[in-house]
Amino acid sequence: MILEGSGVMNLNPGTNLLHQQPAWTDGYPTCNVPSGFFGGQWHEIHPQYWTKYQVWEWLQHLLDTNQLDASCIPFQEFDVSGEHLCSMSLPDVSRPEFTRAAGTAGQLLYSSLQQLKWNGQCSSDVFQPAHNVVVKTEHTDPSVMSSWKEENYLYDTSYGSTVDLLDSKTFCRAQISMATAAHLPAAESPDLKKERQHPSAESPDLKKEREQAAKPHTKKHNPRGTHLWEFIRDILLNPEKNPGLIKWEDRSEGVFRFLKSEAVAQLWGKKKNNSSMTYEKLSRAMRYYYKREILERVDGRRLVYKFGKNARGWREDEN
DNA sequence: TGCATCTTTCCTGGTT
DNA sequence: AAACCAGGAAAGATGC
Repeated sequence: MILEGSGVMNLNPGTNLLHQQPAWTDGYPTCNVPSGFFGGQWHEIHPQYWTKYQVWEWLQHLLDTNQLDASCIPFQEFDVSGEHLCSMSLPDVSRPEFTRAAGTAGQLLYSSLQQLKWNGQCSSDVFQPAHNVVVKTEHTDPSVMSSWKEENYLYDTSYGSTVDLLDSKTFCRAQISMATAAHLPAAESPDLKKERQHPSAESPDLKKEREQAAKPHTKKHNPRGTHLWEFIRDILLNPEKNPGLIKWEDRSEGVFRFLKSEAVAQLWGKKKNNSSMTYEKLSRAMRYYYKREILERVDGRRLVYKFGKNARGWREDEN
């Protein structure tokens, strides 16, 4: 996420991270616009009067404050003005259409928009995780509650329950879990599907992960949320999120190249709340992935890496 | 509390 | 010379 400060988009040209805007913001030229236009102010305006760009800012804000991957929101579905957005989200009339179009984060977007529409504005911390992380009260047995949380059975307030937005993967899984709870055919993650199809081919790491997952009340060790390689992968999979930072060299082989190495490092540092992150340090962490076969060496090419056999979720046919 | 994991930080030396 | 790469060593942060 290219944001500066708390949930405010970094639109200062001097910072060089957001020179490029998504293709679908073409209607909003980057020159000759009134001062403050790109500053957004979307939260001070009723959604009905948002421009396409302010709609986009709102989406970015939700991604950032809830620490979601951009993959949770199909941005192309939201190349619309605020007026159109509001018409998409009329309660009970267009809600199914809206949540379908909004993908895995549909309920979050819908709830946020409803609140904005009724309040007319929102403070910057509305929908921040702290407001959403609520202990589910139906389960009073701590062990049950623990397993509920660990298995990512998360609930959205708009369903009369609560949302625990741990990270984007969790959130996306929660949508699947909700589908399961509603007796819909649940989507199976590419990882699980692959492992089930080829159990003999699993690596020791994956075997460990599978064994961990099989334990009823244990949680995979993941000290700091999203791993670096997942962060990199998510940037690659969502170029509209971070245009021009990293690009695929060979999509089918998982080869990619850093275009703005320091910018990526700063972004990673921002995610980890570490302002002193540099590409030097980031690349050291990347090199540790060679041993674990999450990345493979690409000899002789600067700033080029390749996903290894233990990296998941980057292949086109996995998504 | 100790251990395991995943970085983060610092470093030296090599390559482009 | 600057940027990048490789990898050792140690420490920090976090979860179990």
